[in-house]
Amino acid sequence: MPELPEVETVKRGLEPVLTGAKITRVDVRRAGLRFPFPEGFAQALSGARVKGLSRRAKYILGDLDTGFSLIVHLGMTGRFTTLTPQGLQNLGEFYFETGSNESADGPHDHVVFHLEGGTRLVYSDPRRFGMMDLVETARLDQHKLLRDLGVEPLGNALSADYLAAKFKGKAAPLKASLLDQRIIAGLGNIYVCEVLHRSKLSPKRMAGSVKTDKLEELVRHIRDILNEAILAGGSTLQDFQHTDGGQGSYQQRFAVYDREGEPCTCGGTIKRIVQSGRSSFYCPKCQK
DNA sequence: ATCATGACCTGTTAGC
DNA sequence: TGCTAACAGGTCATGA
Repeated sequence: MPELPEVETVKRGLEPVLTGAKITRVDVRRAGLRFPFPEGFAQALSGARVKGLSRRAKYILGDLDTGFSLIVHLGMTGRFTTLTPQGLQNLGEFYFETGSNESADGPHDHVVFHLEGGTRLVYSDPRRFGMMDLVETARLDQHKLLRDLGVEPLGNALSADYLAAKFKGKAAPLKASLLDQRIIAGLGNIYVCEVLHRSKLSPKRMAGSVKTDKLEELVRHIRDILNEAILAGGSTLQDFQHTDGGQGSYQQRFAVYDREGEPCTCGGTIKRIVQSGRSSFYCPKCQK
């Protein structure tokens, strides 16, 4: 699920549960996810209090009162569920059927955070592409996973001039360049497709060939689409049962993503191509 | 250096 | 209905 809007939604859902909360114990059900958990991971978290949460790109960061920070990436299928003593609670975008998963011992429930007061926070991740690590907060910026990240797409550092400098002389297609986390950190496959469509730019277009005034437009659409998606609670591409309330709904507004063969608003037909191993959806008629 | 591809895993879906 | 192949929001390590 998780591109920037989905990660932001999850972070916002976690905030009321975790801010100020004390972690009493952490159960780790396997050696790691994408990478092994660091040495002493569970012990280092036990007894820590969460001072606050933040997001960098698609990473959720937990600032702990021990001087360490928890880094979490949801990969493709990572999810958090809270189990309160009163029952299940939704976390922003994700809703779960009450009664399912209450034991937190499903085959994909890999990490359980026990909080003071009895609430449990369960991390599940079928594909295990997610990541968790602990790092001294003072050295957070130098962490391997974070140090090479580019600008936040919703921050002030993203501008047409910034992109012009990064794209100068670049032969790689726009699609791949916008997915490059070293340039802009947080965009993923869906939102890049959507942004390119609204900008009327072909995903195949060489990044270096886009003029600055067009880059202005591109930047505006990046911000607009991400903000719209965050407002919608992200996009939910799988059918969760019992969606009683607001699960992510931005998928209903996709102009091109996963719409191969359907008509574009311009009258053209949406096409799917593969670029760097991933699907690009676009309209050859209006995206040049 | 830049760029594209395969690898990592499991689950769901389309097609025969 | 059942099997198989293709595909999926992620990033990283590789080899050209």
